[in-house]
Amino acid sequence: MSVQERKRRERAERERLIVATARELAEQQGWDAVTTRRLAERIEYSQPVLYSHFRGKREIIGAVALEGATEMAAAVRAATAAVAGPRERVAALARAYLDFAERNPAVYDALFQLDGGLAYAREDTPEPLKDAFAALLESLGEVAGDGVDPGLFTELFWASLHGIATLTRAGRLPPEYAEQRVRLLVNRLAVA
Amino acid sequence: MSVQERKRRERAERERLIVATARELAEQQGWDAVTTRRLAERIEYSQPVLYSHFRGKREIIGAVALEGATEMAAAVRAATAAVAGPRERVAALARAYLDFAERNPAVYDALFQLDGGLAYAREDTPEPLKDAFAALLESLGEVAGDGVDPGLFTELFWASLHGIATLTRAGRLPPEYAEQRVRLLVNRLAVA
DNA sequence: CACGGATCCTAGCACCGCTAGACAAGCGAG
DNA sequence: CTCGCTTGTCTAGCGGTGCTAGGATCCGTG
Repeated sequence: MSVQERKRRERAERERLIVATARELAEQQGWDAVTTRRLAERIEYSQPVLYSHFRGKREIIGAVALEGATEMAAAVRAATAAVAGPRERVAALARAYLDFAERNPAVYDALFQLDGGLAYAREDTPEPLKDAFAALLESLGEVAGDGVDPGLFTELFWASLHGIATLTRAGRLPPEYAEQRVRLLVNRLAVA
Repeated sequence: MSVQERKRRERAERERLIVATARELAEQQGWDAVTTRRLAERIEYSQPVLYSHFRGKREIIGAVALEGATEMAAAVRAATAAVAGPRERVAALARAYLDFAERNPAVYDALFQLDGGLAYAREDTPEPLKDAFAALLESLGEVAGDGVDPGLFTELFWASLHGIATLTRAGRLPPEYAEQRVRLLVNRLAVA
């Protein structure tokens, strides 16, 4: 049975290679450049091999998104862990979030902009996505204010961050005042 | 010279037809369904005719976006005109904005999600876009608070609305609590 | 009336996501 | 050891995309 085991391992390894390559290619040249042909060429297999791992391009995007969600959750937790006050934690969270979006635009797109075939805000939402939201909730729930549902507050704060992230990257917002926007957002939305 | 004049008119008319048809098709079946072939068929001309009016699909999207910007500015001004207090005006603005995004998803996408080849937040930004931002600024500037730049505040508020609009429509936010999110946003961000 | 320029269409390019079917390699059974 | 079968991979191709070259046709003008 060790032969089958080895094959299983190799297959899993190749799947990781596909996702990593897709991500890399998207990060380098944008998702438009991630075609099944180019992707297949980069991993040095033919196109149909991709379809033995994923149903289609959507699922590949989805896989990158899940990977990104895990990393984002970690980034947010790392940024907030060492900070003392609740409001300062939220400011750190906001900066970490926007920083992640800026440094990993393709991953961020896979998560929130493109269709990766993932379910959001439901029971059958994949664990990494739930956990990423949970990571936000941990810090944001503390500053929701009296009588305000922490979940609802987190959604709102997150939506604001998302709006800033996407509009900035699309050139709709001048990047110079990023820090001031964050400060204003935290000052107004977060309650002591 | 009247013949040339008539031709010029007919040409302009056909251009409007192209934009209107693209918008209609996008609103009915999504932008993915707006292919140059389908569009050409609907306006009962061949594909190359489209390219005698626009450089490519991008520019058609851009044209729809400009049309949408004008309408959105009007919608926002109409919603805020009859409302008395500054904060109530802002609440009305927020609802009008989100309502516009929900009722015209394809137009909203053309404006802020897709690449229409338009310049934003610059001198050479097309007038309708500047005016749409101005429409937001008119009401939002009043509640920026002391020492806060009205433009910066408007950008932030707008980004929040944009985040809510996109995440809601993409199924990332449950639609039930839309009104509560708006109230919370206005209560916290807008200063009396 | 005949010409010439504007206008439009047919046909085709290179690319896309995706899949059917041929082919080879490697396993277990006799 | 050999045969047959499963499993894995590839070649080739389908229908679609955005876009364009080049020929035909129409129509106002001299």
